[in-house]
Amino acid sequence: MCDYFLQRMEGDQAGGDLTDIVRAGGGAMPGNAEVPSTAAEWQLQGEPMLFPPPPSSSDGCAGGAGADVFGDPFAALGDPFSSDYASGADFLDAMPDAMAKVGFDTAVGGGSGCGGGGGGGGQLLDMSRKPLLPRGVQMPSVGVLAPRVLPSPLSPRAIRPYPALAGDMVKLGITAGQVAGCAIDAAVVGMQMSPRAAGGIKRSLLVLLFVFLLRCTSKEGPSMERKNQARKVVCIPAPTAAGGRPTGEVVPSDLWAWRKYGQKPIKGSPYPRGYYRCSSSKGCSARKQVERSRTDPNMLVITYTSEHNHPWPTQRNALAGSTRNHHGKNSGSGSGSSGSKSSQNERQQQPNVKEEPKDPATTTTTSTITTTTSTSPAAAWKEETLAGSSEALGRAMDAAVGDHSMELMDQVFSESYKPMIPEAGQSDDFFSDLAELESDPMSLIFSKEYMEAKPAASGGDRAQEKAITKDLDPFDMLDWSTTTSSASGSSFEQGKRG
DNA sequence: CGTCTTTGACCCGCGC
DNA sequence: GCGCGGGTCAAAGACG
Repeated sequence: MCDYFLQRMEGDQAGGDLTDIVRAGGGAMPGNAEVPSTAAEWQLQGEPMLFPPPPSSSDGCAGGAGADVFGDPFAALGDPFSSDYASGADFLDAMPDAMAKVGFDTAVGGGSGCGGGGGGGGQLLDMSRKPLLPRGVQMPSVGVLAPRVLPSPLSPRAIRPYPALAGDMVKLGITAGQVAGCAIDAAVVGMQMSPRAAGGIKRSLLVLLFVFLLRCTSKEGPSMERKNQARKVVCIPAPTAAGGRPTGEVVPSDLWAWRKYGQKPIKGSPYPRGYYRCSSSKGCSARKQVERSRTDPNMLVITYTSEHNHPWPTQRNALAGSTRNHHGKNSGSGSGSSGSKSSQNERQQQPNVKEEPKDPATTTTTSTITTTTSTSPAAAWKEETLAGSSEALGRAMDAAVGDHSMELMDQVFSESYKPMIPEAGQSDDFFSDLAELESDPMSLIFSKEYMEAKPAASGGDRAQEKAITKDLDPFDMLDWSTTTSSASGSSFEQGKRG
C-alpha cells in the first residue's frame, strides 16, 4: 500500500493556483516503498551519493558546531513561536534569506538533475550547491528527498500576501507539494540520521511545510473568489476503528467541530454521504461532506465547502452533546449509519481534552496518535479525480511516515480553512494555534519512534521519564533556538535505540 | 438543558 | 412539465 496525498480546489482552479497544494511522495522509494533498514539502502544505483557515508554513528553527532554542522538553514530564524518575531509575518519574511544560505537557488530556472520524477518544476533544494543535510547523514535517493516535480508552480496570486518568500518560491517554480514532499522526506530521513541532524532537518522543512502550505491554501487571493463556493476535496484513507470494525468510519480530525445535519444515499455509490456543518460558531457557513470513495471503499472523500468565519477553536465545543460517548450505541447499534461514529470520534480529538477511551472501538487513529504505535497500514491521500495519475505520486511516504503523517496533513489542511495569517496581528495567533495542536507535527511524524523511546524510560525513573517527556515536547524537540539541543538529540537517539 | 445524531420531507437545479 | 439526484431542514430521540 502506498501513501500519497494531495488535494485540490475543485473545479478548474488548475493551472497552477492551488491544485498542486500538496502532492507528497514520489516514485523513487527504494524497494517496495518500505523504509530501508540501513542508510545505505537509501542510495539508488546510478545516482550519486549526495553525502558521504557517516564515518561512524557517533561522529555524526559529535562536536559542538551546532546547527551549522548540520546545515540547518533556518537556525538563524529562531523560534517562530517565540517573541523574537513581532509577528508571524516577520518570521516568514526572514525565511528566504535562510534558504539562500543553504544554496537555495533563488535564480530563475534552477539547476537540474535533482528531480527524480521527471522534468518541470523547480527545486526546493539545490543539491549541487550545498547539501541541506549535514555531513555524515545519509540521504535517501534523490527521487525521495528531492522535490517532487509537479505540473505547475504555485501561482503568484495564491501567495500574493507574502511577497518576500512567495516571490522566491514562485520564481523557482516551487510548489507546495515539493515543500510538503521534502518535509515528509525529512521525516523519513530523520529516522535514519543522527538526532541532531534530524532536528535541523525537521525544523527546517517542517517550518517550510507549515508556512508554505498555510500560505498557499490561504483563502486570500482571487483564486478563491469564485462565483460558486470553492470546494476543497481531500481524499484520505478511511480509518477503521481500532476494534476492528470494518464498517466503522472514522473521519480524521481536523480540529473543527462538525455537526452532522444530513445523510443521503448517493446514486451509484453503496455508501451514503454525510453532511456536516461547523458547529464551532453559529454563523459559520463552513461545511463538509464525507463519503466513501466509490472506486476505493478504503478511501474517504471529504469535500469542504465554504469557509470558517471564526477563529480556530482552541478547544472544540465542550458542550453537552459534544462530550458524550456512544459506548452503548456503538456496541449495540448495527444501523450501518456512518455519520454518527465519525463525528463522535472527531470530537473525541479535542486537542485540550484528555480522554481515556473506554471502548477500544472508539479509539480512533487520531486519538491514538500519542498513545500507541502505528500498526495500521500507512496513510494514503489522493486526489479523487486524478486517481489514475496521482497514484504514481507519493509512494515514498507511506511506509516510513505512516498514519501520523496523515494526521499531520489533515491538520494542515484543516488549518488552511481558517483565516490565514493575512495580517500581522493574526500571525501570532496562527502560530499559537499551531502550538496548541496536541499532536504536534513532529510527534505525528515521528511518534512511532518516540513512542518506542518512551518505554525505555521505564522503571519508575521519573526524572528520566520527565526528560523523555520533555524531549517529546514539540517545541523542545524542535528546538527553535539557534542550536540543536542535545536533549533533542538524545531523545532521538533513544528513539532509535528504543 | 443543550447539543448531538438520525432520518424522512422538502427544496432546488438540471436534463430530458 | 416531469423526474431525478443532491443538498438542506427540522422533528424526534439520545446523551451527558
